[in-house]
Amino acid sequence: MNRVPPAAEPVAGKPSRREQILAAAAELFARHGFHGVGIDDIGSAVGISGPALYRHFRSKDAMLGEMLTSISEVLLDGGQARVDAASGPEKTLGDLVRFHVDFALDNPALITVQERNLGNLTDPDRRKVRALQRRYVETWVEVIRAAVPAAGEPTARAAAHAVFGLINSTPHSRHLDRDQMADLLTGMAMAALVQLSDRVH
Amino acid sequence: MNRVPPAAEPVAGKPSRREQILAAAAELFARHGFHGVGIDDIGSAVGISGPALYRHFRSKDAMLGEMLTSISEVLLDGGQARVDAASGPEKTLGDLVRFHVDFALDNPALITVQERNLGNLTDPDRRKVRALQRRYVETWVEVIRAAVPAAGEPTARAAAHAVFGLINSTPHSRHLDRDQMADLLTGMAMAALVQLSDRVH
DNA sequence: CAGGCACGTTAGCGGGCGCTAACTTGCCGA
DNA sequence: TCGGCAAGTTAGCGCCCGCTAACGTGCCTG
Repeated sequence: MNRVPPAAEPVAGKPSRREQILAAAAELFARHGFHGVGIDDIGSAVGISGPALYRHFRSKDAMLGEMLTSISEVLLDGGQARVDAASGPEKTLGDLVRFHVDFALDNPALITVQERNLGNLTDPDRRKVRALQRRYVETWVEVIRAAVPAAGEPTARAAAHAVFGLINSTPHSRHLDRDQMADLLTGMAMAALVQLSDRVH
Repeated sequence: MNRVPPAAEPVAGKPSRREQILAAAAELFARHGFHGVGIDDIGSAVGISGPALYRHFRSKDAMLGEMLTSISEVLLDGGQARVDAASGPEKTLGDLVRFHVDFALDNPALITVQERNLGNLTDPDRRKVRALQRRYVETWVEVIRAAVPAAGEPTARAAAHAVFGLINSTPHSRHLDRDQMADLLTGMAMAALVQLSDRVH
């Protein structure tokens, strides 16, 4: 008795068909856009063909939904964890930046999909993802305002989005190796943020 | 004699059906993605219906092609103009940043389409657009290296892409008014760039 | 060892989409 | 005045795509 749950994640680290499919789909969605990828494309990317995917997902929309929801959760949880391990305003901001940089560098396809394909979600999925994203942004806004007290809230919010754009640009340029890229992006992001204190408002 | 050319731009400032269509299509492509927008959607956005568009464009692909080519040309020409009016390395970099910021703030839909839909171009169109983009990036790389001699070429290239990401994030956040946003983005971009001199390599 | 279930296959449906065809209308210049 | 052309209409073709149906197969368990 007590078998492994049929539709949940496996007990150990095995990639599990579902995750394998999601990874392949993410790559394809990132390259061609949601509507530019067919069911058969995703299937053959994991060695099975078309309709077999429906043994694992209810619909193509559900794949995108699960993909974006899980990204948003990972980001929010990781961000919260950095804040909870607080060690001083500026240090916390640095941790947050570094966390996002690492995630973007290690998951370029997911980052790209999240940036480009939010509009292709079903309404309920989009609501859920947007709620998670808003909480993540909120975390950033608070940390920025703690580290740069001169910044007003709208400024902090706009700055957070700008920094996301800076960091998330990484899938489009691969001229440095991973660690150099991480240092470069972190440095640029931090410089862009700390100078906020020099500006009026 | 000497009538206005039938398929070229009009003599004076009139928006000309073609440009009107391109603007509407850009908005739709930005919101739903190229494949998420139908011919009929574009048509009804300008008050005509579906197939009438083929009086103005050879195909849906041609609309996207013309859209992206013209953006790339505007950016390249504008960038070159700033460099030609050179007034010292750091000042030139500032002009370039400001130029791109202004363009992004005034054409959010175009920026979004260029970022997301390069992969939906036909092969010849994509080649042309990529060539133009590469020359634009090249302009940035040279200006960055002139203003920040410590930066190596791969670093300058990666930094240019990162700054594009930062500036192009503007369609996703509208919490400040236009001019405040322009100042914020310019300040963040410049701070991110000048600190390159602090890093080894 | 028999039954069930997870997982895969191929065939085919229904609908949407890009594009063409055929036709209409109003303006403009000789 | 009237022919021609730019610019729009509707009808419809052909294709592709998401998804379902019906069926096969091997493993795991009671």
